[in-house]
Amino acid sequence: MNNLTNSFAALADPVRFAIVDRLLKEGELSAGEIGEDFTISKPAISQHLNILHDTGLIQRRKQAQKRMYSIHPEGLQAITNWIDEARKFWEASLDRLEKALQKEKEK
Amino acid sequence: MNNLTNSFAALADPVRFAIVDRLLKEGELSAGEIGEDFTISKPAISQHLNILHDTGLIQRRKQAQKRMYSIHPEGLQAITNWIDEARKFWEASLDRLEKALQKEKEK
DNA sequence: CCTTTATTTAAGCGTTGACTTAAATAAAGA
DNA sequence: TCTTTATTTAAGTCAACGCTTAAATAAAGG
Repeated sequence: MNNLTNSFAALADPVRFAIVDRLLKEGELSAGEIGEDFTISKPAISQHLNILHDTGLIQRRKQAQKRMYSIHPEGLQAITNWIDEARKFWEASLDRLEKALQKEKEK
Repeated sequence: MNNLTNSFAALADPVRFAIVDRLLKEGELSAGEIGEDFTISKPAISQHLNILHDTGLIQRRKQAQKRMYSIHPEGLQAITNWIDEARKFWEASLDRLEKALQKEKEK
């Protein structure tokens, strides 16, 4: 599995996606604050945070007893890069299709 | 699970990711041609193609006995939109960080 | 220090997911 | 229509995943 499919796998779980999405909007949050959004147990949240951290999508630091989590921008970069590449290809395809239809019209 | 996590789940498998990536670059291909890239069985490929189709990432049409597959651009749009949103947020965060560092320097 | 607060690690369980082989479907061609 | 070509559906297996509860770790506060 390459980095990219790892990132996709990390974001494929609705809990993990929601965590990333919230960190993106609210910045740094503690594990406890993150857990408040969900009905699942704290260990479950902790496991999800570990997966996101291992994948490189989030970073963490200690603050007293708390663990503060935030987005690790470089981790999202891989996805962004692929999406940008993908967009180029399909926009080019759509252009080709459009031109083909235009030629058809002109006949 | 929302559409987005579904799309991520579809791309979380290395075989499926490779299929999408190749269709993006080469356009329309038959199930047989797609299968040539992998050592797994044809039914396995067929199952992956079904998942990608159900998720809306690829489209298919019949041509004689063959099934031709290609990218379904709208399916990738959901991911693109989220990434664009994400990018806004973290670029804003990076800007804030940069300005904070700048202020520190000025002291 | 003993307790509280915050979070993680460990162990175990049920479900889902990717794969296989065998059989089925469908269109084309001799 | 019988055979070949292309692909899918069905059924079953095994590993990985997400969850739980119980126990462990770690820092702060009385």
